[in-house]
Amino acid sequence: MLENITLQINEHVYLKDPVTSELGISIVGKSIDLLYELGFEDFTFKKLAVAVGSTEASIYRYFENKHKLLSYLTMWYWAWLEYRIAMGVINIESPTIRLKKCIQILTERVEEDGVFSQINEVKLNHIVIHESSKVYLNKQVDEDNQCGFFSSYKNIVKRVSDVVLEINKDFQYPHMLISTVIEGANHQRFFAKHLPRLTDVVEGKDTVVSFFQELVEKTIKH
Amino acid sequence: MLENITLQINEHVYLKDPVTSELGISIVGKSIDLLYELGFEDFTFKKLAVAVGSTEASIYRYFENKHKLLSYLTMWYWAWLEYRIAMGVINIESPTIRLKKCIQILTERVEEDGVFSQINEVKLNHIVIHESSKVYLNKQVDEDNQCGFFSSYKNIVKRVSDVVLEINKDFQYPHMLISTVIEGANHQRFFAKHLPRLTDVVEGKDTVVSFFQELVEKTIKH
DNA sequence: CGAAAACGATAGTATTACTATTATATTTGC
DNA sequence: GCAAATATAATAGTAATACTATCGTTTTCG
Repeated sequence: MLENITLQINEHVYLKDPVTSELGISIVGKSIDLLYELGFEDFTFKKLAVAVGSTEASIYRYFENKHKLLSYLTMWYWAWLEYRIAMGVINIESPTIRLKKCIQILTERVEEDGVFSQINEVKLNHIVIHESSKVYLNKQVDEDNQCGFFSSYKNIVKRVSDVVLEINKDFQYPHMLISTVIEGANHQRFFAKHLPRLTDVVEGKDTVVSFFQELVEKTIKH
Repeated sequence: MLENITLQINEHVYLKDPVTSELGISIVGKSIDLLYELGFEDFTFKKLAVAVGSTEASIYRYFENKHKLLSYLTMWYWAWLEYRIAMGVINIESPTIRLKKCIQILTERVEEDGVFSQINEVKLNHIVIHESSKVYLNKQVDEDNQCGFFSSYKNIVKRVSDVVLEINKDFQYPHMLISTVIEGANHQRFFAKHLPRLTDVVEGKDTVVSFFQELVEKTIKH
């Protein structure tokens, strides 16, 4: 369903919009497979070129470098999250339930979505967990920010912060709280897999969602 | 004062212990200056060699690569934090006040310390904020973990978690809470400088400490 | 004082991250 | 339907990076 909807991504992140050609779509699709498999450090445009059956030079016509490509994927993920949050809270009147739903969407494990056929959301979620911090933890962050690379992220934080304020208009740190939840959920998923002593994993239960829902609920109480 | 105390760092992270020679100390000291200035991506052993007035080959006799060097610095920082927490809570009887103090130490801006003369703690804190995620967000993390690279980090989380449990023995997610605070504080400091819309900055007040103290206090309440 | 370790100097290699050029194929606009 | 523009493939090449290797000299330490 909804096969022909696509997410609009900031045009400064690519040189040529990848969704406008077969090759571009293939570059994005294969880059997800390769980043998932190799991690950002071992991922190169040479390997990507081989994977899509093209050449390095052709990849460079779409993306300036691998950092921009990672930014593109992360921006797509945020835009997708923004869309899912907007859909997920439609018709929910109670701000408390709406907030709970937002936190759930922000922190839950991603399942195959299938709405956007060209993108594997499960692998992309894995990439976001493992690599997305690298999108902003660098020297170009201010320039990228000026180009609007983080607008979807900011929109999400703003949107959910507003629900927090609906519940408690005096709460002083709504943006800190929500950005902490978003980053925190990704980190906890990483820790659960690689550094379990830094977390609290329980068999058969998604503690990440419960933890952050409880944390938010209690923190914003009067 | 206490000029001759040094922090013991896991010996698998270096090839030759840098504190055992002038050159080694100089490598560590200058690497902090350079990482602070250039960021991890633009930092190279060639540049470091020039800065210490030595050669690339000599640097490689101390550290296998720049990732291990960053790990060394981060491990030093965690060991230092562990030490400061241990000192900071001595003689505090009340677990509530002890916890508050722990959160303060974990989240406050770092001031010049001067106890460890060879290391600039302010610059190191900046490096930890900007680069330390890269220490574990990579493919070697499991191997590094097996070597014990994260033991100080785990100790801190365990130590503060125990205080949480002293206050509320039924709280289910003490480790998640504390690791979220540690990572979260670093991220919020980064956001405050580069992506302020993701945070809540107030003139003349350190909102990061207040926010996390309030968050922890409320979250662990019955 | 002799052996071992540390260091500096130099050289060299494979890979990466690009840039440039040209020939061919495809699309588009008139 | 054809010229012009555009997209791609193929190839080549460069500068920087991340190392590894060798060797002679100095320093240290037992």
